[in-house]
Amino acid sequence: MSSETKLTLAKLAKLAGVSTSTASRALKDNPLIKQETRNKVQALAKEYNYSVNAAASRLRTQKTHVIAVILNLIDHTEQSTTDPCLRKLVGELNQALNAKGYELLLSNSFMASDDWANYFIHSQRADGMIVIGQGKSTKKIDRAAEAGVPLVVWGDPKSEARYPIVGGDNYQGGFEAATHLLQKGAKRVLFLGDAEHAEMQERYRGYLQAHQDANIPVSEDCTCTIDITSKAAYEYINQRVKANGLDFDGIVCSSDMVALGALKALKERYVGIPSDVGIVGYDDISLAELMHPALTTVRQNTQQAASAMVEQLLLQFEGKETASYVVDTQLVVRRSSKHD
Amino acid sequence: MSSETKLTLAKLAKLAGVSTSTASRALKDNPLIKQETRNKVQALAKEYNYSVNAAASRLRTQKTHVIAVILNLIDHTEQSTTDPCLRKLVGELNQALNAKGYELLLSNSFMASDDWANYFIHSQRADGMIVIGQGKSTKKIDRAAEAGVPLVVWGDPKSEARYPIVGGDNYQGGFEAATHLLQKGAKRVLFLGDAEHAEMQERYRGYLQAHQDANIPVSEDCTCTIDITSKAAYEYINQRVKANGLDFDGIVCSSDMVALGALKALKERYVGIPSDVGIVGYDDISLAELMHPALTTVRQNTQQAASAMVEQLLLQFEGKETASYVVDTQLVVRRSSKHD
DNA sequence: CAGTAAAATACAATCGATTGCAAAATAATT
DNA sequence: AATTATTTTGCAATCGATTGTATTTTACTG
Repeated sequence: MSSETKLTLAKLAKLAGVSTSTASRALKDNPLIKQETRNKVQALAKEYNYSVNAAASRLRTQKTHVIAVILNLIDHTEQSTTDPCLRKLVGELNQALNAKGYELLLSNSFMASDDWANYFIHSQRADGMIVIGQGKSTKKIDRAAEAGVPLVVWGDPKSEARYPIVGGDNYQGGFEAATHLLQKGAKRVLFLGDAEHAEMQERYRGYLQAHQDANIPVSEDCTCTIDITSKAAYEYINQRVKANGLDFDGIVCSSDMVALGALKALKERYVGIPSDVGIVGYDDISLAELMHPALTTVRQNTQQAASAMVEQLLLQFEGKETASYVVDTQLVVRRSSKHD
Repeated sequence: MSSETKLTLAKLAKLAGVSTSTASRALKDNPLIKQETRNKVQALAKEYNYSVNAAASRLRTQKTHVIAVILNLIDHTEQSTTDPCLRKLVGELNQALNAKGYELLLSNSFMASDDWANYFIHSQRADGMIVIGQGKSTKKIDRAAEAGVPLVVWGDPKSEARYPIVGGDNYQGGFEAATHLLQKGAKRVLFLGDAEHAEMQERYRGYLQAHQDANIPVSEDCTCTIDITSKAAYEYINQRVKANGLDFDGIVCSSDMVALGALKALKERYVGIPSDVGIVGYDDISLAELMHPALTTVRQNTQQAASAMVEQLLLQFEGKETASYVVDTQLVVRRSSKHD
């Protein structure tokens, strides 16, 4: 399994009785090399367990075949450390990248310098970046893009930007969620989230539009700005019900985690769901359907999203045109919003 | 922000009026270099946004400062794609590694060749590996270890192996979980999981011991082998109750996800929890406390685990002795197991 | 069989940073 | 001022693979 020294291309070439250039080409099935020679070299490579030194190859070719995926965390709320939706996306990206022969370097916005172009690209650590989440500010992203970093963002695809953004139609999602509740007869539907995020803002706009279309006024106190965490949601709903009583009959949540927090608070106060309050979440995390009652939510096709993101990124490598991409979005109706 | 050509060490050196060797040393604060010179070079580096070419550096130093983290997925059950606990661990590892100046290359056991030593280490993609999960077989891990790969595994720390294993005391966890239910008066406690995994097997042993200590016999039909997914758990419990009626009054689950599936099945059949059946999960995922009733579970300190794993790995780099490490484990009692 | 076209292989430069050792510059000593 | 000791800096080889160009080998043609 091992000679004393590491097996390099040079040694492999010697074993095969050819030059390194021939060996190199043979390994990648370059038609310049006679088929017979190719076979011999490849067989030896397999036998001796040779594998190309990535560092050397990257240095020479100036390509790493690595993509940095960066979780654009929101400061000190623990949103993304926990958020199952984002983590799931990372998993899907891993698969999609691997399928295209790329590897995934995982980072979060806490580490790494603020200068992504420098840290990841100029340093030749990665060929491009996928940023998960627009965060409250796209400054860092914009800066990287300006510096010419090949870049794709998971966020609201309607946002104006010089880089492609992949995401669900948040406006539509928010619209459907709210419409659904209104159709079930809700009159005072809360929007629970943080409109500072581009994605959330779109959902909020959809929520407003739904009311307008249904000719139901939106009371100002129905817009509730909280951190995108279940804890914040729990506390908010808890406080609110304690203070005001049950002054609402529906909630559109900006994520399933938020919905779960709200749900818990309501259940503890023996509020009937969906009889007293209907709830709609966002993301369709795997736990949504395990809740009791199962959670109505807006599902985004994350697998499709991952492929799209990778595709848009590779297009940039080829210097081709790219475009933002809207992922399929679908309201999944479950018990939490559905009277019998 | 950019000159026409990429900034290399050579150019930076020229700017500073020194040789590349001096520049290189100056950048890393080598005391061989006069303080004044160091300052000058570093200032220029900052000004011109220089960053070391990782590929070149790795080639020369034979160190990548990258750790491959590999989710050792279980064939075609979707355990790990979804399992929030594993994903959380990845996040913690990311932080722990970054803190030590390492980066995280994410992989899953589907991709990459089966020859980890070759693919990750010999190819100089990473300096070492962290394997999350022992899976049903440790063959691949063992092979890599034999080939001399610096390696740490998340699994059952009691397992005998030539590499350090970090994990909770699964025996103890299973023991406490079962004991807790028995103390609450349960007589027929199911064990829901898959004893083929080393971790799970230990939990199962703890479960058995608890019964022995409590002098309560374990009926054979209380050992339920299922995939470690909420879906499998849901279906199993559903079937069982339909077929046999409620022939148990407690469940020790091998993960929270499993517990949630079971919980859902029971609630749908209007089984009172904890009054009719007490449930204990494992992992304390963030949703455990959001459930209704909140889920009693065994918490493992994943942050501590991540640090320990990184530490054990770095020890190997220094050629020092390593050892398996037992992470703090704690039974978190919530409503799902607690009568009033 | 000479001579040219085509196929196969080899040479050598290159990617950019690091580092042992030699050389130069400065300081210390008599 | 000459010589040695010390501090700074520079030279040049090296890590391992890739690739444009040159060279050799084989095949083909008249």
